[in-house]
Amino acid sequence: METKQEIENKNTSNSNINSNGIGGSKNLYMKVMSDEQMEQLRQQISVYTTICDQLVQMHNSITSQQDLVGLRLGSLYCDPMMACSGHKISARQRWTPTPLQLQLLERIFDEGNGTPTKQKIKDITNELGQHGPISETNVYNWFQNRRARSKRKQLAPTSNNNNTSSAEPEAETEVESPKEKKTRPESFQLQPYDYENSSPHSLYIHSPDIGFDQLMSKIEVSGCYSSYFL
Amino acid sequence: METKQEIENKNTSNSNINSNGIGGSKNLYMKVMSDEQMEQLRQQISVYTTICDQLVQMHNSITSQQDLVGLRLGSLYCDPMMACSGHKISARQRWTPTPLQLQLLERIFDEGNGTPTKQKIKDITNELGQHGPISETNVYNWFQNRRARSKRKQLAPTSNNNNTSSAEPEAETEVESPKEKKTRPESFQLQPYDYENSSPHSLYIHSPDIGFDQLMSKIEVSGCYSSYFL
DNA sequence: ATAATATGAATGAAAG
DNA sequence: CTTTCATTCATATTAT
Repeated sequence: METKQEIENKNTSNSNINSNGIGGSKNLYMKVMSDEQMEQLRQQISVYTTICDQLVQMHNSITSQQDLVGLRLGSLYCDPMMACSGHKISARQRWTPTPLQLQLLERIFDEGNGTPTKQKIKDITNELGQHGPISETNVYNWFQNRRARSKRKQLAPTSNNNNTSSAEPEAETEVESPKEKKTRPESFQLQPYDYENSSPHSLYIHSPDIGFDQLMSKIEVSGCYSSYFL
Repeated sequence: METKQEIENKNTSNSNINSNGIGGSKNLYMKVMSDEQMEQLRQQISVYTTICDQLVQMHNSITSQQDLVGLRLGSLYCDPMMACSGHKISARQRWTPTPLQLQLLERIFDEGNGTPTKQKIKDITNELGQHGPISETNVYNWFQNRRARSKRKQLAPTSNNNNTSSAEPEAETEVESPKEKKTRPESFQLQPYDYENSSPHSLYIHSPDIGFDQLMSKIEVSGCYSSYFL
């Protein structure tokens, strides 16, 4: 809803601007927009191009896989007449271990095997399959998550005090205490990204040449983007 | 939400700026475009806007999947769309390929060159740098992961075991119990690990609805980026 | 309903 | 190259 609205707003204002400029100016090519505005316009076109591209591809993906969607949502039911509110219908259900499976998984986990090898996963999967649907991937993910989350629980007591008095409800997971060697800021390596060099300043439309995420953020920033690249 | 507000403000200010520049006409900006070019630009934006709307609508029809009737390309009647609860958007600390980059990477990967040499990685990095920030390390890691994970998907799907389990999910037939705790959808683990190797043609989004939702939510909440970029 | 939490899954990056 | 870790996302469940 908003999305469309916003785009239309953008479009409208641009149209008005352009019309005004054209109507108000003489016939000679006097200035219509500043270079920055020009560039901005170009960027917006890029944005739209990219969005359209993404949407088209998503649409293709959807239509090509549509027959696979079982869409048996059980308790979830959307009134067809009230399609406005029922925006999100997801066909994907995620695996949930049965209590028995969970019990067994926990037991195996507690046995100390920090490394569930591939073969082990196979066995476990086969074993747990007796109690409900499960796949090796499920088992793999479960152990992976179990390990990771049991480890993070040991980070909770920020103070030297133990967990008994936890008076820090607002503490996010951001507190970066000098842990073991593991947690390092994980610097993402970005390269300068020479924007000027990669996009010819032409008046004509080019295929989108900026990152999608950046484009998305630029929809409303629309012109303030340059700071990102500095 | 205030996202829309911000965007509208943005629009307003842009309009003002432009109007000033044009209306004042004292600012002697030079040249830039002819009226025809201007008009052409405006029309293209219009076209993109329209197409985006239509695609969004198509997507809604398809995913909601309950009413394929109203699918008319000519009628722009989009009002549904999500009021999706805005997720928090935080600065990414690890590289994430833009959809375009992903697409290109997948294509390169499918071309068979299993071992991208150093030079090849350089080239690819350079190429993809046109679409967003990226580094050689990113490319290297991506190929490594892609290779490794595409290899581990050959043994999951048919690991379905006894039928005793497969019959289980249907045991409970959506009884009338809104508050029942027993609710264990259990369901099916449809896609164990198949997402890696999608169809060769739609080498793009593994899970269409997810991609779309992410996109949409980004558009919606994109206003939150502002402070980050400024 | 809405917010908060728990957890299955996806994935970039690093270790082995 | 293979396995593991860490982080993030999406959904399911629970609490307010």
